[in-house]
Amino acid sequence: MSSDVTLKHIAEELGVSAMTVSRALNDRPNVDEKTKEKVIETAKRMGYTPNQVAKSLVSNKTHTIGVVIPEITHAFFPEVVRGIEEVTNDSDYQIFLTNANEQFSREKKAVRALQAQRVDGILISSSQTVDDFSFYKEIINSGTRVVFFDRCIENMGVSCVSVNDRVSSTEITEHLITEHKFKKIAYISGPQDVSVGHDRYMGFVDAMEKHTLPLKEKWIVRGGFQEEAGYDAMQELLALPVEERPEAVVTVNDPSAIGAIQAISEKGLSIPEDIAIVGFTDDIRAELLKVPLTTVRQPAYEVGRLAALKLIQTIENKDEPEEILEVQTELKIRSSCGCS
Amino acid sequence: MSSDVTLKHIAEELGVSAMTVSRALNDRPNVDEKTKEKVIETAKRMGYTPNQVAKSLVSNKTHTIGVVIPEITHAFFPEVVRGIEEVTNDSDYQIFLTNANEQFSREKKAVRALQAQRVDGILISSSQTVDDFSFYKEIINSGTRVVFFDRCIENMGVSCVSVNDRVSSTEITEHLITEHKFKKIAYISGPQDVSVGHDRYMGFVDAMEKHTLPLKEKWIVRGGFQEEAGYDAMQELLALPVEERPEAVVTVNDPSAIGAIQAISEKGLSIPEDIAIVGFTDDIRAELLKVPLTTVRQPAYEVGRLAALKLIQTIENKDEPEEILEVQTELKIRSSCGCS
DNA sequence: TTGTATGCGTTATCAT
DNA sequence: ATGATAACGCATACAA
Repeated sequence: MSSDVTLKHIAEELGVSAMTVSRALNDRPNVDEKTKEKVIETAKRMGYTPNQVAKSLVSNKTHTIGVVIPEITHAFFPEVVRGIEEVTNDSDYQIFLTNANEQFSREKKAVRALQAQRVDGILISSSQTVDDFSFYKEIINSGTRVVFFDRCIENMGVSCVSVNDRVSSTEITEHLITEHKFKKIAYISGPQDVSVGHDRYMGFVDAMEKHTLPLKEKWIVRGGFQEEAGYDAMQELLALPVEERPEAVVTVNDPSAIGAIQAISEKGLSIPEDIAIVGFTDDIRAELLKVPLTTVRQPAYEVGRLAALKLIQTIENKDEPEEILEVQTELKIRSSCGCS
Repeated sequence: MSSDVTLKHIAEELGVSAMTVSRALNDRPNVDEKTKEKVIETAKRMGYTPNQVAKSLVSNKTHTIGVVIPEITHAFFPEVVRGIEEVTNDSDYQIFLTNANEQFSREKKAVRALQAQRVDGILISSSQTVDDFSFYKEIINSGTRVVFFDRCIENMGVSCVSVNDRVSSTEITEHLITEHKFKKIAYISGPQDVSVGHDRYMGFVDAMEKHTLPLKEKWIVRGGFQEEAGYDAMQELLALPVEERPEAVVTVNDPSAIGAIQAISEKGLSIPEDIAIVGFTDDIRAELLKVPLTTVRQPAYEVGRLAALKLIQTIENKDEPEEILEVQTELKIRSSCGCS
């Protein structure tokens, strides 16, 4: 109940029909210039705000996009949202933002709500960690336009914008191998059912296999995307007998690396002398750490921009083709890997 | 065009009226148990999703609230949004998030769009930097429910949740005066027309006057909320003749302080020996800086939670009273002030 | 150029 | 318990 003024009210005020008012305000042809002026003036005077809800009901279009992110405090996602906004702002879409907090149940609830709101499309970075695609199959089958970003769910017949995670992960691992001659390298992983979790892990494996280095089971620790997970995973590695300890650790992302660093420090060990470590994300904090973190910079803003563009095209273009877009990362070499 | 199934379709399928279907699905009385079961089963089978747009049109309620923030990359706001979401998630409101990027023109555009979407209310942290309140007067007069947070616009007859900026600013300044015996203290300010900018500056002035210390004009530098502004402002201070240089600097927020620190480092000076500095916000980076930053912790999550609660009460309660809520901050003493 | 009728999907109201 | 009708605010299609 913001503005109770409707087309009808303006029409009555001026003794014309609602249609004339509608035409005048929407700049449609076949309206007398004088009438038009009067209408516009009166609308302004009466404080008229068009009712988008009613418009949507008629046009079956809400000019609205839903955005579902798994984590709002992780700096990557706000930056993606900025990229999305650059696009939506120019093309007059409003965004519904929902944060799933890494919980698939909340994600599902959010998507349902967005469907009920009849958003024109949804941008999703999924928190899903199980191999059951029925939920998104159903959503997509129902005709909802979807574009995934960063954490993609594949083979759903919809577009996706992500970072070349696997290759980047290989590159940063190879840096440890070729530049620093490390052989005993551990990996702190994210959930394997989230695409970035899987891809980054596979990139690590690629590098290790290429250089025929051992992939010891005890050096592959299941962690997660957040600091605590990295901390806990590192504790596990540090609990190994000293001679079995890895020389270097590759982590699934920077928050995880930061948690691991905390564990290393608490143990009284130093980086990179005792254990080298690298991250993934280029978190805002990476450069400021006591030992600046070597990591992979992800162009978050660009991911958001591309995903939004693709979604809007998908919305406005009947048969916009499915596309898998990858944006390129950049290795950020700092000191935590052993470089100076 | 997500789900084309309507009440009518289900009704036809079952040979009943749309009303019966509506009643059944909404758990209303006066529906035969058997019919109800059938309806629910059929709705599920056909993939029915209620059309919230149509519901909104008839009920004049969208179950939607708009959130307008000035800056999404500044960590404070995502944390506020998390607090807001905790509340909206429980009470089944969806949020429309818009980021004004510190531009009042974008903020106005966003508010207009939210009004057109007929959101039930709006949470705003304003980017406005001019003393012209006509915009919000009009918005509020039109009946739109508004609650301001963090950056409040006062005397508009609406509720506001903020941090006790002025007192906190006095406290951190007094820490420099009483604990460290600084007398030559400079201030890098934010825009004076934004409430937090003004209040924090006034808190600084309060402390200086209380201890009868000089408020030299050249030591009050107009900066801004972002790093570059802090950097530029510090450059100005560093350009002063050495004997006129301040011993300590109070800044309007952490990003600003971080920019200033950069300028100090580039000049080859050290913190806190040559110049002590304090911030405001407790940015995620504050603790990780080479010289950890003394600052004021703002309970962002709590600000969001309270603001959302108040707005929802305002929406659902005809005459919910206007309220000015302040949440308490906490001094975070680290090393940049001279403490060890 | 302007107006009337109709429908978007849902629910309130008043029948039956 | 169920149904018919009207209404929410707007725009399309057609008529005047």
